[in-house]
Amino acid sequence: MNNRENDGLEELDSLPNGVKLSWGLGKQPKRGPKGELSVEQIVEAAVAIADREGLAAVSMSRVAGALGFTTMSLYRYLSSKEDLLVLMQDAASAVPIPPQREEADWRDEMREYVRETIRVFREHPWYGDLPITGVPVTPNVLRFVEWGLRTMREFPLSDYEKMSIILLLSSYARSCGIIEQDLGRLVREGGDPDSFSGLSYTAALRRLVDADRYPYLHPLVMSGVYTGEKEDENPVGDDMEFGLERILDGIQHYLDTKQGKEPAAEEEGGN
Amino acid sequence: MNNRENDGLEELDSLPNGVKLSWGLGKQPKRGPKGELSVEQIVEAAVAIADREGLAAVSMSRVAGALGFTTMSLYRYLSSKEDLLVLMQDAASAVPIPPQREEADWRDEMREYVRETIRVFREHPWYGDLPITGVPVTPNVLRFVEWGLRTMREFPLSDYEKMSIILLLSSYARSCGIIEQDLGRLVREGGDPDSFSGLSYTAALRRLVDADRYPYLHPLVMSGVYTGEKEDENPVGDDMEFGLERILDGIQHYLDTKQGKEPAAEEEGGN
DNA sequence: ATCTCTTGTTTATCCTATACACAGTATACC
DNA sequence: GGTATACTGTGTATAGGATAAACAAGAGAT
Repeated sequence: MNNRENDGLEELDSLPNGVKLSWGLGKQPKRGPKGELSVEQIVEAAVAIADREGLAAVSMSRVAGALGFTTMSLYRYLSSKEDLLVLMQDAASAVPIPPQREEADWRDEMREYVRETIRVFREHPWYGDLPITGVPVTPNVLRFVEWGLRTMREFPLSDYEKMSIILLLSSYARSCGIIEQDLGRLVREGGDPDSFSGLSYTAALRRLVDADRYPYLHPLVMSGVYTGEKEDENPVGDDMEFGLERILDGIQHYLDTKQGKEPAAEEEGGN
Repeated sequence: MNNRENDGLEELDSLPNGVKLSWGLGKQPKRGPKGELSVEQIVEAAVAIADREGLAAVSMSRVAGALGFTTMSLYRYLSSKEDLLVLMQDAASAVPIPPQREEADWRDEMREYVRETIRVFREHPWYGDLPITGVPVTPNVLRFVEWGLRTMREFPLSDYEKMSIILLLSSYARSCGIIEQDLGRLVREGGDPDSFSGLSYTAALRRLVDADRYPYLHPLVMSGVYTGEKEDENPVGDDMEFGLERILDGIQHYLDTKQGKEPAAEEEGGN
């Protein structure tokens, strides 16, 4: 399938169909009836369903039904469900990146970067259920990478180092997003506020986690810290913020090291 | 496996079936023919299939077939596929925790902790595909938490702070594991070493990531750093190690702060 | 010996994704 | 204009998934 419309960009054929679509590289047909549907509509409907009922509820027939069409009509726009998932991810990642402020502190920018990433998970709880397909290659996700690089524009680091830091930050954000959404689901699914799952686990764990085999964990289970029983007493506040500050400190320390003394034998994973 | 008839532990009923099974809390029947199968066998077979063909290949009929039984026979041992997944996770997490060495450096221990976690992902590439169900509650996964707490046994931190650090470390390990397994799959699926996906993406991205909309990303795509084209030139070495060292530095810094000056208003996320 | 519970199996129901052929429609070319 | 062509949405069909229900055989309990 060579796309003459694509200005002779044969390189693009190596991309999965969904990725091509995300860049708006569909071929627009000349003959035949105009499509009553559109990729955007389909993705929008799919996202709406996932937002409400989770990723598992997104089936081709469900999406088609929501739009008032038959299942197979979707395949005129997408070549597989995998395409749809790719497009859903990119759509969910379409958050406005704040404009560049020259005087901004990089720590502030990175905090916002992570927070914004986590917000995607909060608004689209299914986001973490998407299978990761590798390095980001769709436009909106790449805009996030772009943003991350921007926060480090003044860093005296190599591109490789910057990419590693982006990996670090987004990994952390992803995990936090998944866990937050997960705990939220636990609470929601509890149904009965009386004997809801999260806390009643505590009682069960107290029976199972014995002091012999779990000497260090045992006290935490007993005190209820492990299951977050008395979360309001938690002085750490938000777990996410805590870990993020540690990471930022680590980056800061790396910058200091790089600038002050030239790389001593301080690093062992390096090179 | 201590199987007393639920010594009046009604608390355990709040646990999902799979979790109960992971603690060896099945009830053993007296009447009827003795089972030719066992939960352990089933889980073992399922893990073997997932190791070879991925989590998607694990279907009840596939597992049953591998054991020479019919699909429905499994339901005499597990009440749902979800149970099977819980047990698979716990089985994959059954790695030997190194014995406690009193003189060990906590940084070394944490490095090993993360490395070992990532090793689980490497040996069981499907591990990251498992839906996270919340706070760990199965014995082998809890042993990991136990280990993490052990590495911090000398830390002058609260239990909450320690839990946050464990979250930080395992989040990071999880993300690295997922990404590593992901890139590996890309390479494997490439088939043709010539025009395999990872690198041919580069060509496509060079056309799509323009300098206007992606000013900071553009040079990385062009130089091939983004897609890891010349990975051997990467001075950072292993991305994983890099980020981990940053995190450890961050923890170190937190400890220093806590010990030197008493908690100033250094933390802003706190409650 | 019979009752009762447990086993593995058979059968059936209800979902998936998606391949394929069809009928209708709008444009390109003659 | 006509007509071929490419494109639309649809209906039908296949192959696979999880799991509920009914059932025959086996084995301890009475």
